Amino acid sequence: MTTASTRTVRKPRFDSLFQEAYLNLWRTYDRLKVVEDELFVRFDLSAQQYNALRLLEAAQPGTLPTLALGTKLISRAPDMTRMLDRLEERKLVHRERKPENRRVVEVGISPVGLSLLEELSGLVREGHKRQLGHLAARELKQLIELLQAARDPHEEPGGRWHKPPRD
Amino acid sequence: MTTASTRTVRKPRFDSLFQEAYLNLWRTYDRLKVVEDELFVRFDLSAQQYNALRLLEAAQPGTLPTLALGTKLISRAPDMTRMLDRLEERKLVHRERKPENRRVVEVGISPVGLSLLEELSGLVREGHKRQLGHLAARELKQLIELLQAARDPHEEPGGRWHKPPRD
DNA sequence: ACACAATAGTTGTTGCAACGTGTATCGTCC
DNA sequence: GGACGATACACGTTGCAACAACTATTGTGT
Repeated sequence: MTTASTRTVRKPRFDSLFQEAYLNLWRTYDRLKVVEDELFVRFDLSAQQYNALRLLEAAQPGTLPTLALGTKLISRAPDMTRMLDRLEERKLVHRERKPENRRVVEVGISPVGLSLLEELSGLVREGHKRQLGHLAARELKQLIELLQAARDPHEEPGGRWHKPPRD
Repeated sequence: MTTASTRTVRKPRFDSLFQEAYLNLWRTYDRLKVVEDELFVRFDLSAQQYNALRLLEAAQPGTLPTLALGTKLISRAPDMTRMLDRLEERKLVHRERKPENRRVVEVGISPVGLSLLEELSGLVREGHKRQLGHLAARELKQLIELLQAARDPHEEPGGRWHKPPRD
């Protein structure tokens, strides 16, 4: 990540502060993701599938249209259909088309899905603590604030991850 | 990402500050990654392949053993062989085994690879500016500091991404 | 009433990530 | 000198991400 240099420094060198920040973000996410993956692999689940189940849990007893669920996910999911295929195959979610608009597929969490989330609840909480438990509340809030500022120009206005204006 | 709630708030709700921080990290990385991918896709390159080329550029005219290159990468790469296969196929890198130890494969960047990096140089710099150019230097440094603190317990001691002790 | 645009989801396909196992080679110990 | 453990890389395989095109349905405009 550095241009050719005769200096024998062993720490990374960066082209710009912007690049340094982004590579730190990438590296940090990569390191912490490992902790999360270790947990979810035991349940044969990806972090994104877990995310989807949580969103459906929040919507119940209601359901969410496929597209709406997709926009609420933390990370991009260009193939919602297959993702939901796999969750439905395990009976974690149920899907149906309403007669009012047969283009739309409504997705809901199933009792099996709710049970799985119940089982995961404490473990996920512990996992996040293992990831970031060494930081103080003040540092965490600061980090959140800066991450929000960092990505705001890249969020949809009005989107759920868009920072609301401060009065 | 929230437990079942009758409150109709539209913003995400979190189980803990740790979870909130991690999900913000995930979301921010996901949003900024899109900007980077838009650039690299034009050169039929992944961010990780670009990272590898930069590391080899830094090492030249020397080379790096496959394993050493792997440990320097920003994100985990469990199959270095195939990743390097693809780079070698495009003549961006060259590989050789030394007679001293025929287990080890030394990897070096090729003139074609150097040309590609030259071509990408300004574009990558601009890309990072598009990602994070809206933040002030003070905010970027603060973000970097916090990201380092966040991941330090998850880094190898002595590793290149491990924060060196401050005196 | 019909044509066409827009919307929502599905499908075909390719490339690759990732895991686990296998192979070749070197280092150590007896 | 040979057995065995360790190291480095290669390979077989599966699952899935991602892109683009397709299909079905609804909404709009004339």
